[in-house]
Amino acid sequence: MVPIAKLRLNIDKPTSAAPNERVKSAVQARKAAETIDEAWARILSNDKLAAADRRKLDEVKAAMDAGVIGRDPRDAVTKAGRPKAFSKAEALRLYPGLLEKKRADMLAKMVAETPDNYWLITTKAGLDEFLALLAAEDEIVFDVETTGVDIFNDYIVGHVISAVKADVHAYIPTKHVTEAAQLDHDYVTERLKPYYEDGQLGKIAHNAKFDIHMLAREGVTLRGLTWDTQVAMHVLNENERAQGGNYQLKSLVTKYLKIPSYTYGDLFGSKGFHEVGDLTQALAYAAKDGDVTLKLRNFQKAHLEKIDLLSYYNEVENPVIDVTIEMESAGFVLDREKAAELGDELRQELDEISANLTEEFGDVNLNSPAQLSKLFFEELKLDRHLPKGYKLSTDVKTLKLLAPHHSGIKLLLEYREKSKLLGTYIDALPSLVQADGRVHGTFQQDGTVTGRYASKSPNLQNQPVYARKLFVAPPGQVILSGDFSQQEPRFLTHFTQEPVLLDAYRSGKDLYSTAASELFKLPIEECGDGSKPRKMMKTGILAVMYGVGPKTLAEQLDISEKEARDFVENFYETYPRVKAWIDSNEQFAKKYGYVKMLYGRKRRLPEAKSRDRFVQFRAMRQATNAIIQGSAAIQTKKTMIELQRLCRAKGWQMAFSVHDEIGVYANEDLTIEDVRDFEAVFLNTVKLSVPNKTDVEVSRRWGEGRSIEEWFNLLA
DNA sequence: TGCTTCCGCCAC
DNA sequence: AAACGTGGCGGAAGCA
Repeated sequence: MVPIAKLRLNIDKPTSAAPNERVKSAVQARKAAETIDEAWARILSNDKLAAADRRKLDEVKAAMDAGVIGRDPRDAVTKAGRPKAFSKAEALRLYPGLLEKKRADMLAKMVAETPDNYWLITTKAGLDEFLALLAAEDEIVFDVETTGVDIFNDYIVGHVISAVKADVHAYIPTKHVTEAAQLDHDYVTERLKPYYEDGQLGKIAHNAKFDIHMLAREGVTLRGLTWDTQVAMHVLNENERAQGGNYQLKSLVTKYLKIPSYTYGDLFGSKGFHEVGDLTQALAYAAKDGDVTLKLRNFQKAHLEKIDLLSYYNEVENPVIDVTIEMESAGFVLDREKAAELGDELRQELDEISANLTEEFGDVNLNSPAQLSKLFFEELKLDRHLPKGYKLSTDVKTLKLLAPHHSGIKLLLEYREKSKLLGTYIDALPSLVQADGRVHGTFQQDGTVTGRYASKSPNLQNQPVYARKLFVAPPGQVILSGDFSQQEPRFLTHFTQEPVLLDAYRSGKDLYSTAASELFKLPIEECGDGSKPRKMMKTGILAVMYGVGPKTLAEQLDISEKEARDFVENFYETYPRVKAWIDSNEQFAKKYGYVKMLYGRKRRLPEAKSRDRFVQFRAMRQATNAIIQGSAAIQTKKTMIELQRLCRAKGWQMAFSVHDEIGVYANEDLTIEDVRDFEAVFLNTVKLSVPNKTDVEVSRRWGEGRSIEEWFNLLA
């Protein structure tokens, strides 16, 4: 074959009339006279090409060079029949076809190379034969294939099951759109159900939470989960995302097992899996998931054992998966009437405020920091009221400084507060209500680098009290919640073994008052609730845990920077073990590149070894904070696991967790003894060198919690 | 139109 | 030069 690039495409010369036309035609003529190589050089030399286009163009060129694709003959000549230049647009038009061809090639290769131990099951006899294998198994891998990732609206279209010892990976399609034979959906569910529900048969999955939710919708209660490769990977490397990766099975398998793996999109584009009509393709793709999940599990188990974290995984992360699922299923009843009511109220107030603000500031978008910044600092020159060098921001901190100098600022702050409440919470929540009338946020036990939970859709961990009032317990139930009192300072005390702090907690004294009295050498009476020394101590201890600098501390306490420095110095002199502990954390992080928290869980901080002082300094702050925050998160997780047991015994349900707070739905006729049992779990599950303390509340509406005394008095 | 990034702000 | 840790989310603005 003659390489296309070597062909001279055109020798024709244009003969146009008008001068402009002549110039244009001359350019076209020059282009049309190019070889393909020259055309490519011209197209790719454009330095304004978007990165995405460049990537596509590179792929198209490579395929063209290899003779895999070529120009569409219809594109190669003009209407007049003259040869036409090869353009960027034409090259990009070739891309979808190339992608399709690549997909077809990849799929064909995958199908051709399907291992013998991948079984496509489409008959009852086939299913019998496969299920017979399971009699000898202690563990299986499972993975449901679905139409999408929405646990409320998508549905199962097939099951992947791997028999571990037999090393057989089966795909059982049930709802593919195909002419090919497949087993009846409900029949398959019924046949698999006993295995899914057998707690003695171990289960392995990647992101099991999703599959378990999907199975639950079909009336199947999964039991015996022994391994989740997504959760385990987060214990092995909590920095995957920060390092540009993700926790998808394919990515992990490619990265850690070096098994090349196409992503779903690579192979099937945006097609739902049920639309894959060729079941041999479905088998090759789906059964491989079971296969590689098992391989990844074996890899992870060995590594976790090596770094002594296998028991942490088994005792904390794995059992808490079930709690996560229970909380997500529970959800909250959302009071939509109240949401509408509050929303209207806020909207009305905001209308009024913005009308007044228009008088103050003229026509400016109040939601635009850029426009406000221009107005305040360029037109009104309000920056003259700020300290020199102050960052010209329009955030609350800055606006408060400007408030005395412009009558509109105070109102703007009010606008900010109310529009945040309306936009992020009150208006947003009703749209998240599912068919059952509840909002079901997702909780991710592996959503943060420290091991805390993350939550989204909605984020149940950042609801202001104002919005919490919209969240109601299901009928017949109440929200029973416990809040670890000073959870993180207690961990600070536990780790530092600082005598004064230990003593304060052990004797039940108020930590901040006691410490303030000691540090400032003041009588305890002057350090009571609401006193300035107590407030300083509280902020100061928090500052120590978060690693804040003197500048920020000075701002927070409204003192000079020197006073802030003196405070910190005094703090460290009075509590030398705190200082020593922080130093040792930093030394450890610098030496090993990670720190250890409760149960040996690691926070890897490779940047602790950085030569960039700023980067390293940040890692130093993270080191101490991660130990405290992460250990507290483990205490919360362990407590959740125990609370779930209590819930099962009492017929209650796990509902939510907000870092140091855990809530359950209890029957509304709960007794004071029930509450004591509940509290005891918080106090006794993870014991420290100091006693735990918990504030327990009961309510029908979140955010309207009452103390136990109040609650039972009300009833009496 | 959909995407990404930035700013700002809610929670613990 | 940078100095508060962990998150999620909404609106504006820039870009393809």
